[in-house]
Amino acid sequence: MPSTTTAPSARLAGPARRAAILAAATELALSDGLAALTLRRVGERAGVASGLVAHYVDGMDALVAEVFAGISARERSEVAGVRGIAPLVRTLTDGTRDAVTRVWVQAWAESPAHARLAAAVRDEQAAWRALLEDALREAGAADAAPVARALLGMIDGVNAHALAGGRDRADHAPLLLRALEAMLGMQRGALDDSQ
Amino acid sequence: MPSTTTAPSARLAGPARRAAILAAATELALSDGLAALTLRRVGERAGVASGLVAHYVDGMDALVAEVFAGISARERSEVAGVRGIAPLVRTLTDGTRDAVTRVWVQAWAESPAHARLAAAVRDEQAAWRALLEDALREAGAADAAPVARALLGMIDGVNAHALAGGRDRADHAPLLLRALEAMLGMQRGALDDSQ
DNA sequence: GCGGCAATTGATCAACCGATCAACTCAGAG
DNA sequence: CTCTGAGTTGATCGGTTGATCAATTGCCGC
Repeated sequence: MPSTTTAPSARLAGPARRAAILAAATELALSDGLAALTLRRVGERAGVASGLVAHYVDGMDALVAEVFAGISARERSEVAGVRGIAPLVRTLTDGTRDAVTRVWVQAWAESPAHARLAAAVRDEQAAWRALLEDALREAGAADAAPVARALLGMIDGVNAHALAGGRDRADHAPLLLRALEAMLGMQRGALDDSQ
Repeated sequence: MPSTTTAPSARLAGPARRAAILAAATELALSDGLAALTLRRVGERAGVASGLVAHYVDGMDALVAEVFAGISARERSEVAGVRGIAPLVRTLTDGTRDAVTRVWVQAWAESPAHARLAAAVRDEQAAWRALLEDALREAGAADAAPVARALLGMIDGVNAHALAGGRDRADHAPLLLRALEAMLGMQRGALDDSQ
């Protein structure tokens, strides 16, 4: 079996190789962080010379932005099947997506220095806000836009804190749902579908 | 007048020089980010050779952790004078502390790779949680601990999103206060002291 | 005034970074 | 079967980083 590096891959057609490199970079970002995306380490992970990575990418900044956007978009599509705002909040705070949260936090941190990454962050943030906004409207919320914005920040913040907090990962979903009811002007328990 | 670098400082006693270097590093972190803390750039800012910075510090990781802890502790003491949970929430989300938020986000991002920084982040998070917990208890909240934890995450998350969002910085304080009332089981408007 | 010692310098090292490019290799068209 | 062009390599360059340390400087006690 190969170690961490993929088996010495055969020659691939251009687009296929590019896809393989992107996949390797995505794995690497999820396991070792966005900062681990260097020409040499991505090449090693993909079983390819560093020069080939550079050949298929318009600079490392562009690769980082593309990898981030891909990770966020994939998570968005994974979550698109969840019906109802309450299950959505529960899913997004159940602690099974720490690797993705880490990537988000690193993207925020590097945004001031990397314009392309910053643009990708803005786009993905807007897409997530739209996703939450739709779910809120379906739940009968008026004026869903500002609440969606606040809710998204809350979810990400609570996840980021849990990431750094270590052992004591608390279950924030019930508190978040009560908070959400209040922000929407709903009765307490209106979003509680747990029983 | 000196440019960005401090005037060619005279010879200082050990502890004084160390303090000066720490101050320069703190300025640098707030203006250019934690990642800007290199031996050479800190030295330049302090008007001192890079070797001297290394001489007064137990490795750059330790300096980064110390600078972060200092920035967070200073902000905590600045805010300690604010009485009441509602003014506290408003103060922490008024957008005047973006530089500090940036440092927090960068600390989260680098924590997985830097043990000392990670420990400092945990400590500061605990201190902030305790601060909020006290304020909540004063406002008559029972079971303040989990709510303090969630509220802290919400504040940081909302601030981080505002940081990345660019132009459209929203005023989240009213929504946060309504959410907080609900999490505490209080009546709507119970925390509204705006008039 | 003068020695001694702490403060300070800045060159140096190895490691890593992104980017470049001449040279090599192989699959598939003719 | 050959030959062309796309895929691929890996050495190389200039730059930045943290760390080290011999050499220098200047203050302070005597």
